[in-house]
Amino acid sequence: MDARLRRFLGFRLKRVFNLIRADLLEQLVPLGLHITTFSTLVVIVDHPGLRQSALADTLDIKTSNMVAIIDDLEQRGWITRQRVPEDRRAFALFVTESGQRVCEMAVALASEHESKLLTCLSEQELDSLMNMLEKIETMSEYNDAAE
Amino acid sequence: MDARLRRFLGFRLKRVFNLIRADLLEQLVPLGLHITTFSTLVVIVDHPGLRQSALADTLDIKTSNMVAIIDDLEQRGWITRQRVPEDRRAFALFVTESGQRVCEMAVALASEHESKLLTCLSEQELDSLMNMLEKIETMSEYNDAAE
DNA sequence: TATTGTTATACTCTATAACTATA
DNA sequence: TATAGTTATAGAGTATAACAATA
Repeated sequence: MDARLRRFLGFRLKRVFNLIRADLLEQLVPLGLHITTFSTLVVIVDHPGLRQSALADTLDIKTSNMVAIIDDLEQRGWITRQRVPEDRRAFALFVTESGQRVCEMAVALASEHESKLLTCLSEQELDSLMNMLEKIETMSEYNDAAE
Repeated sequence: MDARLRRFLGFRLKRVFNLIRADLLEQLVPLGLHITTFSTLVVIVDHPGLRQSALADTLDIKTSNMVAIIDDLEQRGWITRQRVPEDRRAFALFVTESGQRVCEMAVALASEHESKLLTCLSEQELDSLMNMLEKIETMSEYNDAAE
């Protein structure tokens, strides 16, 4: 990469993200998942009963874009939408048995795949990398809220 | 974000990358640039005479997708395509005076913008972050080549 | 035969506005 | 009037296949 461009964190992130994304997709597509459906499925498994709007917030995806992702997972029989009695506008989301199975398989594949990509970093370095990224994200959210 | 998803580097990268991308775009669009045209312009400024194929390699963009980006920059009068005498299939790319000016403005804006986002990290932490990302990228390239 | 640039095309992800049904 | 979900749509970015001109 160009020396000047390389000084921008954004461009390094982009390249590493694209690497990880392409590799991850190779693992997920045979299971019938994409990046968005995978991450959505994981969150539903970990938070049964979550509503679409809360899910969209968690994943930083617009609710309008969430619909097709939920549709996809529902049509594959991996999750169900259930009307919330106290608020009939909302849907609560639940994973099915097969959805649970696919999710665990996908998580295992994704973990394995990421580990391989990250063997060049020590446990400590990886921790530090994760923490720095979280710091940036948190600070940015704080700044956005202050605007 | 979900606790389990948060353990994946890919998803943290995605979120931070999206943050940086959205902020950077805000700076670039008023200048008539996007992420791809910006990075392309910087590389052409830093490597005058570079050919499209080499540029695509440098930026990790397919040559087929490179065409529209080059077209855009050329139509705005910021770069020129010049046939290479020794290989009449190829185009060498050069920046114009106005292209140079826009580039420097954009780089200044982008640097300033990234610095603001990264005030939460020390100089040393940022170095370490950059190095780790480069490590991952380099190792992955090595692995790809070995396949 | 292989490579450079090009066209055409398709799919993922993201973003916005307007709608419906409920609250 | 506000909110949850939806539809429609548009624009970036990425990916592959096929082609013309040139090597």
